[in-house]
Amino acid sequence: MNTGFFQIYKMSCTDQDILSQQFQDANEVIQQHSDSSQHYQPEYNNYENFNNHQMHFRPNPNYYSVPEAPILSWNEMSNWVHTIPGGPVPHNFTSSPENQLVYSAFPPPRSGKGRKKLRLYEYLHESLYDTNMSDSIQWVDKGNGTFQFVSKYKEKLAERWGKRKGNRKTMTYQKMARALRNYSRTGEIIKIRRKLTYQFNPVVLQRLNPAHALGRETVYYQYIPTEQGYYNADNWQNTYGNYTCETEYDLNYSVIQSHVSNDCV
DNA sequence: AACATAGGGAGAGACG
DNA sequence: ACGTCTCTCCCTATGT
Repeated sequence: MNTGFFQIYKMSCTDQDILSQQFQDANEVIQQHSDSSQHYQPEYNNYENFNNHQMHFRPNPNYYSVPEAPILSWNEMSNWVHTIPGGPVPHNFTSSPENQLVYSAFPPPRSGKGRKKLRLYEYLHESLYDTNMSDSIQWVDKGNGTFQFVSKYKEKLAERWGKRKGNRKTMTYQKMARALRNYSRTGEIIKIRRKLTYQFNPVVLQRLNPAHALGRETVYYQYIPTEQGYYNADNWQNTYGNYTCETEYDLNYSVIQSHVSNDCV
């Protein structure tokens, strides 16, 4: 059972000031790396850098080749940072035992008419919140959109996808993975160089995320693992060894995480 | 050997 | 009817 939920953060002015400077520092590092070659410094090579912390910081998505998106400074971003205001609270928010707002995982369903065809990445995102599918697909790091298929039951997920689409033939993981590789070209999902592991584009993730249901508010959240739901980064390392950053996308998260983690946790 | 990954290429089906 | 998009299906090759 993977029954995690999000915890909404409220950040103090001091926190924001600290992060503002760190965000700018991180941005400078990112830009330096973006301008230079594909070779990255060794200190940014450990994927675990951003798996080992509770706080997941969402930087601007601009680095992921979205030219239309403006580059936001932290101060600009901070205008978007709120707890849920005193106004209307979405139906799927409730209070945690600590009297904090938590999100109950499922976004409200879309209305029927004019609904577009279900995309594979939407289905996968949906499955990641479906406790019935947690034996087939799991978050590795919900904060950065990294997820992993479970080797033993990945075919089950593929079959369900095929049935959902109404395919004549049985969908297999191999065929589904082919579709996922096509996403690497369009950018919705990229392949992580780890077994059965992929990562959502942060822009896509933000659109699919429950936080998006709140409109223009950016909500910083923490994944709170329950039962055996969360895939521990230590297990990950033991199973597959050190992960090396392959993309600018990974690099940026590592850089930013290394700047903000100590002060925020 | 088995499994995972990568990608070419043709075609199906939905949609505008 | 046509073009585009998003897979779907099958295939071969390579890596782990």
